[in-house]
Amino acid sequence: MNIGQAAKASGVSVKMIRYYDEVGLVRPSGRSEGNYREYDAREVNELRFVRRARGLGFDMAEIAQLLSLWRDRDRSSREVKAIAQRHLEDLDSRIREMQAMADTLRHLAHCCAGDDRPDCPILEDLGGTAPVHTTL
Amino acid sequence: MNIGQAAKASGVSVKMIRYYDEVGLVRPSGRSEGNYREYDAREVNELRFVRRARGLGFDMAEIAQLLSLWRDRDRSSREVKAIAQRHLEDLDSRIREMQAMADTLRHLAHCCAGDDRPDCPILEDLGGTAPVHTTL
DNA sequence: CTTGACCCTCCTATGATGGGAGGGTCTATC
DNA sequence: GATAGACCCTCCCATCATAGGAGGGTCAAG
Repeated sequence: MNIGQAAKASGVSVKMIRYYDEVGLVRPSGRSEGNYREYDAREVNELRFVRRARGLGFDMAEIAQLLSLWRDRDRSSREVKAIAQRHLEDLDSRIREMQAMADTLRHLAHCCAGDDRPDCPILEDLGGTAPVHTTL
Repeated sequence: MNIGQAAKASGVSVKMIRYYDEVGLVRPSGRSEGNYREYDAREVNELRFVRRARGLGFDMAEIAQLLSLWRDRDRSSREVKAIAQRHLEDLDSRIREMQAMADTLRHLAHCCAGDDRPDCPILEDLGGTAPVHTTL
């Protein structure tokens, strides 16, 4: 199986497959005579694994850990769960941050008339205690 | 006011102030004889504006628009509100995406015993229909 | 034996930020 | 005036995951 077929089978782009090879995340089992990367079913599964893990927001370092646990049939689920929970906390905290932003913005937008007049609570908030009108 | 003082007064790092100058977001009013950037109160306010807008998750392009509206005392609040609402939708959709990830992950982690045994719903999910045990 | 689809490597860019090297400027103190 | 130390300058590099392209080699079907 060459890289294009592996891409179709795994749902990972050719570009990214080369990148995963380069950084050592998923290496092809070998090279053809013409120097083409060769992937077998195991590696295609790993690529699919990586794609799904990316879809859950894991970064490359976390995926490298998960992959190595996946490859190790003697792993403990404890380790996997620990990684997942750390990532989950990270996700939750980023969600909270973004929600704080969204809430603030929603409030400001709600207070803004959104008409032809220049008065705008949004800009006033961003401008802080010294809006341009009073400052200049 | 040189760059270090502007940084303290605005809460923006020296590095970022130079960057904003380079990309034309906030330019110093002039240069000293020794080629030092010179900032006045107006520009320090603009830097503070940028910092706050970044804190609400606006990207540079959006901030450039907001800044130009801020500078224009004849703007309509309609335009500002439109930018804010577009950004808000973007924020909300990213929040929903991350929440979907978090929910999936929470469910998987909940189902995972997290003990010494290798059985792990998290890895099984990532591995898809063909977990490593049955594939190899 | 050519054509077109595919593959290779190497370089570039993204967006916002930080780090550092190598060198010039300013200010206070001696 | 000289010197030290704090500050500033520009230019380069790195991040993270991803994509685009140039220039050139390989392969299979006609």
